[in-house]
Amino acid sequence: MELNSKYSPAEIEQKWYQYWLDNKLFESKPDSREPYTVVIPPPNVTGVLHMGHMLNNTIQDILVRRARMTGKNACWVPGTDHASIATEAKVVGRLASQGIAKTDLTREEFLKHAWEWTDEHGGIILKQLRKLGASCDWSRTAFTMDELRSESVMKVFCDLYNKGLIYRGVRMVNWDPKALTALSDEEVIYKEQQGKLYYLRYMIEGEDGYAVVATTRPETIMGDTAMCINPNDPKNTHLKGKKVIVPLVNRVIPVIEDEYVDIEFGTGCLKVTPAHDVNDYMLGEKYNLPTIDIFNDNGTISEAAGLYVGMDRFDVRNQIEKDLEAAGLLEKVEAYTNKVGCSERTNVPIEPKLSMQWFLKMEHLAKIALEPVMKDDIMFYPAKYKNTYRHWMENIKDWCISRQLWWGHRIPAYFLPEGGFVVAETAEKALEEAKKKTGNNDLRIEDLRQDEDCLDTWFSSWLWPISLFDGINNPNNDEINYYYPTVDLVTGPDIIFFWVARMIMAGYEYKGKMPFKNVYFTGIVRDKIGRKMSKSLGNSPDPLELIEKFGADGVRMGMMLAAPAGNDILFDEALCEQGRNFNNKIWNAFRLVKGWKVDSALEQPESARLAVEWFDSKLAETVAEIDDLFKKYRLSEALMAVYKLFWDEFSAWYLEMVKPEYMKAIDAVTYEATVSYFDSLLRLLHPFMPFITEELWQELADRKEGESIMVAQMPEIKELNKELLAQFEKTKEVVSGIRTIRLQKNIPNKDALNLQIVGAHDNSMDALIVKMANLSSVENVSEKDATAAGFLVGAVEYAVKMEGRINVEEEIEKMEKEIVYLQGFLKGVNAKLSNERFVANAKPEIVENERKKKADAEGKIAVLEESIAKLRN
RNA sequence: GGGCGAUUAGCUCAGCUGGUUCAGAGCAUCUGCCUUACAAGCAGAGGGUCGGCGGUUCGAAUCCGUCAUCGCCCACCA
Repeated sequence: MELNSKYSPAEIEQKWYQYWLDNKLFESKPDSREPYTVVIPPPNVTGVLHMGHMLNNTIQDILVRRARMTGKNACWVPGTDHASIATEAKVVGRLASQGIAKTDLTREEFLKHAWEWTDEHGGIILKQLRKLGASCDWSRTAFTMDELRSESVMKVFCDLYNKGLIYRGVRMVNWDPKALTALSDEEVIYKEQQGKLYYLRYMIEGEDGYAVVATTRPETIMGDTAMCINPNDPKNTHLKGKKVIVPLVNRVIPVIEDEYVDIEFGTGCLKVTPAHDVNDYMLGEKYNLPTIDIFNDNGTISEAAGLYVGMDRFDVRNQIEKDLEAAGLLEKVEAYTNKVGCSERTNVPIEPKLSMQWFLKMEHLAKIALEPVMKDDIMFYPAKYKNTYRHWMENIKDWCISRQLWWGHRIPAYFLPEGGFVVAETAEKALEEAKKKTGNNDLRIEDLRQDEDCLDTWFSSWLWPISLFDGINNPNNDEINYYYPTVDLVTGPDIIFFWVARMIMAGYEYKGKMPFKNVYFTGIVRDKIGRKMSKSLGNSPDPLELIEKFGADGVRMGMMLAAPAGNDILFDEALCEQGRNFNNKIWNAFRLVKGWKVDSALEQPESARLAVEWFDSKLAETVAEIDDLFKKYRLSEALMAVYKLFWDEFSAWYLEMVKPEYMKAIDAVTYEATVSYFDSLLRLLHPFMPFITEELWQELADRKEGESIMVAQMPEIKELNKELLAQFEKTKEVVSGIRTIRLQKNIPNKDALNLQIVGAHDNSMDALIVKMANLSSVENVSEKDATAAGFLVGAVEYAVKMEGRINVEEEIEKMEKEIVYLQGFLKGVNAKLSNERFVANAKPEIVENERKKKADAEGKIAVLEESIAKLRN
């Protein structure tokens, strides 16, 4: 093994990842152990690794690796999502760059291109995850559009249809005029937009007057089929029962009355365009108004509008403003900020549009999925997302599951030549159904026309925890029975409705059980000044470059240091640097230990014996602490606990205490203990930093081929000596006190000092003080030397003989300062104790404690005063 | 417009059911050190009216009210 003082991760990471693969250490099969299953949130098949993935997958890997080391049969299943709309958009874009329009292609031709693209770029992201150290069972890699998953989707669709939960109908949906597809409500994000509020004049039929309507969308007037006022609006009583004329269009429409209209807004007159606004649609239904669909699917004006045919909706808005102005029908225009719903994917404003779509009824599903979360059968970390979840579940609307796209699972509905349709998993089965339904046995597959639409991507991902183990097609197979329910789900709160909630629904509907026991919501990765990472800002580091620069372990640690559950993480490269430094620390500690010569003839020194005894308890204490933190999913705190254990306790204290003098050998007992501690520390660290820990663990002892820290067991929780730990903390304070004096008095570390101890001091750890503070002697005295430099630990005074180096005045000043502080402290304590109500009401132990503090402080002051008096002599 | 959450050291955050784990951690800063594992290091030090104001209490970072600022989610005000 190389003994460079710097740790270089590159080859090491490569080597061990291959070793883990070669030895099939990531792979899982059902056995008698308790299963621990995690399914990856499938990234888009053509996606590229970004910082969000890094965080999310680091967390999953930590959980999985720890589970593997605590006796569980850990199975982390990877895979990718076909991401219907996003991938289709990419393919369309690529074709466009080659001068091919989607409309030039048949469905089959287009899909061929899409598959080519998928095969080319698909799974790159999974390869990238290997660089991070992800311990996924790659033999199980799945894809939402592979055969098994597709069959599952078909089966579920048919089942829900047969249960009457899926229906087809004309509804107002969110239409994306760029992607040319309907979207679910969840795919629409509302954005504030600077716009204008136009006040339009609608002439009253048969009169000279006019009514004014305020609208943000003047281009929709061609679709107006009524004007609506509030019956209780005194301003507009003169409009009751009248008819008005739509500007420019010159169509006569009735004035209707409904309390829906807000009297305060604008003039209290509302134009009603049932085809292009959800509320207007509702009014249209109520009052039986005609609908005029003035838009084509791509957002241009349709023939039905009569005017501006073929123009884009936003161009029309500008044009119509001018035309209205010219016609004297534009009263005024105000600046106005409103919320505009935009497509999450294409970012263009969506158009509410009436169209024939497939829907899934949600009432039943929401009902079965709400309670388990509210009752904590499924735990959310952090719990605050329970509220969000409940609110959504209680206000849920039917899910529009059809998309006018080609890349995805095609809806298994088949239309019959004579009208109507059948739903079946395959065309063959559909034919059977069709024959049954029509009684026509001459029907052929070619006579059936399959629905052109495909399903929302989430209609396949919601089955993920089940379909990965083929639990839909084979509901009782060994795998699903063993691995389901999964244990932890790690994902972002942004997809709580898209994915988490729907998986819970599917889990209960299809397995009668929760899909996972815990959901760990990560935050959003932001840059260090809190901005979202984005390509346009250029503030998103390339994860692979980071790994190259700091090592995978360093980056993993950098991510985790900043990532409490649910909080956004402000990512700073400096954190990876800290991670890298820690790697180096571990590396060098290892160099030290492995560099020791062991002499079994040597007797164990007292200081080493004490150090070993102490660290035994210290380690036990931290093991318990880490265990507790993992139970609470406080991973960054768990990491910090190991970090401090290794750096502060093990390296700065333990190793220094057992370290033999230069060029001297170490005794075998201490050496064995140290190696064993190192081993424990590596195991504790392994889930966080898999590579360096494997490298050192392999070097620490003779390992057989195939052995790995990955499958070693975590140190177990055991008894510890609390008294010893407390006593050692005092010892540290004494050592630290002596070091401070050295620094203040400029005494070189090489000069051995004499320590005097005044008062009741337990001498059992003196050997450690001698070693760590470089003392020549320790003496218990009843009175310290007048010229010694003192300090207090508890009520015990310690003093370092100065041999003439002391400055009496400085020393007195220091002690006087201390007295002033103590007196202030005492004042507070006395105030409490002389307060009768405090003494009467506070718990007895609290009062007792105050008395003790008082006695302590008084004792200290007495000691200091005495010392000052002596110095003055 | 409704709901949720936050505000503690320069930065990122811990502080459970009010009182020695109560003002903490890591990083950063400052001061010494190239001490024979590590300068990507060692030793030491400084740093906070716990967002503001009220209240409850013998006692509040912690409980209640209110205001302010920030964030997130939901919502059909054209």
